[in-house]
Amino acid sequence: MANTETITRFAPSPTGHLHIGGARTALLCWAQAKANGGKFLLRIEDTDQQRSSQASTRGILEDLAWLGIDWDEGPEMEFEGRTLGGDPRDVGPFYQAQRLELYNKSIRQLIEEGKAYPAFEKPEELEAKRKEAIAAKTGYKYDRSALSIPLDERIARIDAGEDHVVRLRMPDEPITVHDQILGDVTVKPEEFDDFIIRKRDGFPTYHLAVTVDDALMGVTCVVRGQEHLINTPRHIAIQQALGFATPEYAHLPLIFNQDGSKMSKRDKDKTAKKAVRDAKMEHSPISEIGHEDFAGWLRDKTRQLPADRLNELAGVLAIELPEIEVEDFRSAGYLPSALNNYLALLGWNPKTKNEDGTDLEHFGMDYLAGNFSFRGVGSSPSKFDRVKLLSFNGDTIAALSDEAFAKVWHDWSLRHDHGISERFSETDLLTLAPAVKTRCKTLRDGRKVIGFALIHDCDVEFDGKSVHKALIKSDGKGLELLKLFRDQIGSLEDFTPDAIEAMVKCFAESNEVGMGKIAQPVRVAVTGAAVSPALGQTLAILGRDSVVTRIDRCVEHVGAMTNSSNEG
RNA sequence: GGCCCCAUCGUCUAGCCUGGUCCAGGACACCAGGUUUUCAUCCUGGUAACGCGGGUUCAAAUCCCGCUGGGGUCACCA
Repeated sequence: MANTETITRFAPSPTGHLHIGGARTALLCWAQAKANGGKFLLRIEDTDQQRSSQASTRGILEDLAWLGIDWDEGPEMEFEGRTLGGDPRDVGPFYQAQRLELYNKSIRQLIEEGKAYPAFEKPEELEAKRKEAIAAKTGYKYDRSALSIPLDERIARIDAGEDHVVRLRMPDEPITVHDQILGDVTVKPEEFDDFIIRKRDGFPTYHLAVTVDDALMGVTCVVRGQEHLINTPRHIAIQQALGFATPEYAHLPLIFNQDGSKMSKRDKDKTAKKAVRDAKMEHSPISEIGHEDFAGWLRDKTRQLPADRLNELAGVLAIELPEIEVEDFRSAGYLPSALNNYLALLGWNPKTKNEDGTDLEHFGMDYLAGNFSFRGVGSSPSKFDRVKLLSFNGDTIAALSDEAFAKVWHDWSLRHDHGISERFSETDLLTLAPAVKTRCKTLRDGRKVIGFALIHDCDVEFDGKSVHKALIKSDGKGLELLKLFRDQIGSLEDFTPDAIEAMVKCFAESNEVGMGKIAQPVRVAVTGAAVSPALGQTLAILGRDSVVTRIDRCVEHVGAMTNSSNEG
């Protein structure tokens, strides 16, 4: 049977949110399947009973769905009208904890054929030997002592209920991994040891489960991070022992922080700790964290605060924590398309030119799905460059139509910034769209651009320098113009950006001054500062009443200022 | 420490397989100009790299060896 359909899989373990590195692996896995007209399968590796949780499974599925990395087979889920997953080939279930029988069947077969054997050492014994090996500066290898226990004794001890693990007997031949990215990698038999395939608790280890599942689920191509390269000979050994075919392998280079350290959740904790120290904050600013806990956390490098506490703390300190997980990027206001584009490019190069001769860098999921191949994947590790990602995100936002931008911004604020969703309707955001699109790199940045509109008219604080430059300098010419302008704007019928803009132009001409001479005083009067979006949009979003109120307040403010300085 | 992987501008990379077209191209960042009512956008230009040392060759970023450096891994985690 020449069934050559490509099946790739992504197999996260549900022990937290989806890490950005995992997202990249999933994306390229997906791309490899799509580019070959195949299927992308999702499997949940929950054999670690201690650390796995339902909640993080849901979180990971949602992270993938949000990114648009849709899985053809796997756990079923509805997301924004799409149905993901399913089991058309009947290869499920897709949760490893539900597949124990399958693993046990394979393990039994291996034992019966003498390719695996039980071992009775206690974890502590092995740990001691391991420490010795490290002290002696050599690699640790299991000494195979359980292999010499006679068959009848083994059976007797198992029957007596003695705790044991099962180890695979590794072959004496070298094993070569034919990697699609790195080429052939051969590991000599001296490097192997008889690793554990079933734990004391009866659950298979990762190595056995992953190998059996990939074979039974018909996976033809395994795409994963390079940290697994050393594991691959073990998996090949299991395949050979069980008579399974070896799939294609592709090990992706790893992603690091700018400083070369591993990107990890702990980075967020580190950042918060440093900020607290820098601020010389000694008492917890959050009621949920007691003083004892706070002090302990601050003292102990290894102690971490839970994610939501960290976020609160970041809010109090007015700092931004580094984004590490997909959810972090989502809440920071990154767009899936920009994130996918950047992630794909981090390690993969389409090797295609644009019409103007520059390299193709901006592309969508369709392009990836149509053109991905391992040929363009580099073999060296890369550093995650948030600045470039930010640039991609900004470009993506700027390229959105006003309507599309208003919609994503509104949807985002419903989830992440209620201050905006409560103050502005989607229609308001549409008015703001042209002003905000080119001024923010993330949706979260949008708030900074329209901050002036989020405060009450009476809370506008006037920046001294700006007031001086725009209103007081040149014998108060700015102030005079502002007063004149106030009377005319108050009677403007159509309070839209275009109409306001036209009116300002007209006003400048009839008073024989440049645009800046009137725009800046008005801008300072309504926003308190010299910087804001185009005047039409700035005034339109505030509304006529607000504009008039703010101008009056400003005139009063300047009046008080000049009086007091005259007297003083 | 053993084993494995990797090595081009600050960062991501093209070029390397099939040596010459490369005094090394693009992107982000940075710097300088320009457009603009402010800011942003946008436009133009600029700075900036083949880790080191040996070979092979008429010729090496490209092939070979060594060194150095970075990373991974050495769990009853995945």
